[in-house]
Amino acid sequence: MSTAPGQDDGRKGIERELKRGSLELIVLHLLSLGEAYGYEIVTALTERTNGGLEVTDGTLYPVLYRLERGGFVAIRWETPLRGVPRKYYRLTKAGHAELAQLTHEWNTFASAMARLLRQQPEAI
Amino acid sequence: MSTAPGQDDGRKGIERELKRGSLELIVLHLLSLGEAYGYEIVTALTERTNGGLEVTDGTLYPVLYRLERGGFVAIRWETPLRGVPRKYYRLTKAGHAELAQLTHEWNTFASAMARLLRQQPEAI
DNA sequence: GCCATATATATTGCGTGACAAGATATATGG
DNA sequence: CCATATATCTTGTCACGCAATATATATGGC
Repeated sequence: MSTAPGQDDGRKGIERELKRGSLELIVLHLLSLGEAYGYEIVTALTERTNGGLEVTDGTLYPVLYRLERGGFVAIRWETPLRGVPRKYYRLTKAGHAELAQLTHEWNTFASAMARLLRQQPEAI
Repeated sequence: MSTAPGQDDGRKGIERELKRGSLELIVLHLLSLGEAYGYEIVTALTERTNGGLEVTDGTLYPVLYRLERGGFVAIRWETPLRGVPRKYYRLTKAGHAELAQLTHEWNTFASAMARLLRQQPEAI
């Protein structure tokens, strides 16, 4: 399956590029709010950001895998009586530290951008 | 030559990824403040952002080339009596429009990120 | 005269990551 | 029995930041 097609109005936009580097931060942050499984995160992101930060499953699962390999999240399989098994993710201690670090780097970057974009040409 | 080595403390950081997609916006914005040549932009970025948004020449020149191909900037060669010829860039009308568009997309994205990161786990 | 350094542009090649597309499996409703 | 929703995973493509490298002009020191 593949969710979140976005509006196909032709224009691709730079959203794809802007997300680079920030997706890990986004996922770590969401997990800091509570344990969650992949499919849940995909839908949650679309809902919580009013479509402003959509992610497809084909994007998210590799992110989760990277986080798992990095030791930032721990997993737990849950097989409900009825339904498909779910893989729950939760932050490890290292994950919390990484979240703090990435948050800091994001804030630094966003501030630098804001400061730069604030500069206006002199209006004589 | 290759400028702006950054601090080589080992950590690569996610700065590289965060810059993706925003570099065109940065350059378009700088050019909206006035005509400039490549080398000037490289040094100006380091100074104006206190090293917060450094760019190497190996990164910038391809960006300028893309903007030129897209019709967002127009060029003018200037050969001073003494010194290496400089290639000056200035925004075209399409460039101003693109700048407005990218600025809007950046603000939307940054707002969505800020809104998301503001959410805190319930502190019972 | 010669070499290092600063100024200035340009190009090649590598690595990474977002994402479309496709595969697989379980349950439900028509 | 077939379409749809839920759920996970993998493969291949494309774009882009950047290190490395090349080239050219001027200046200052030895």
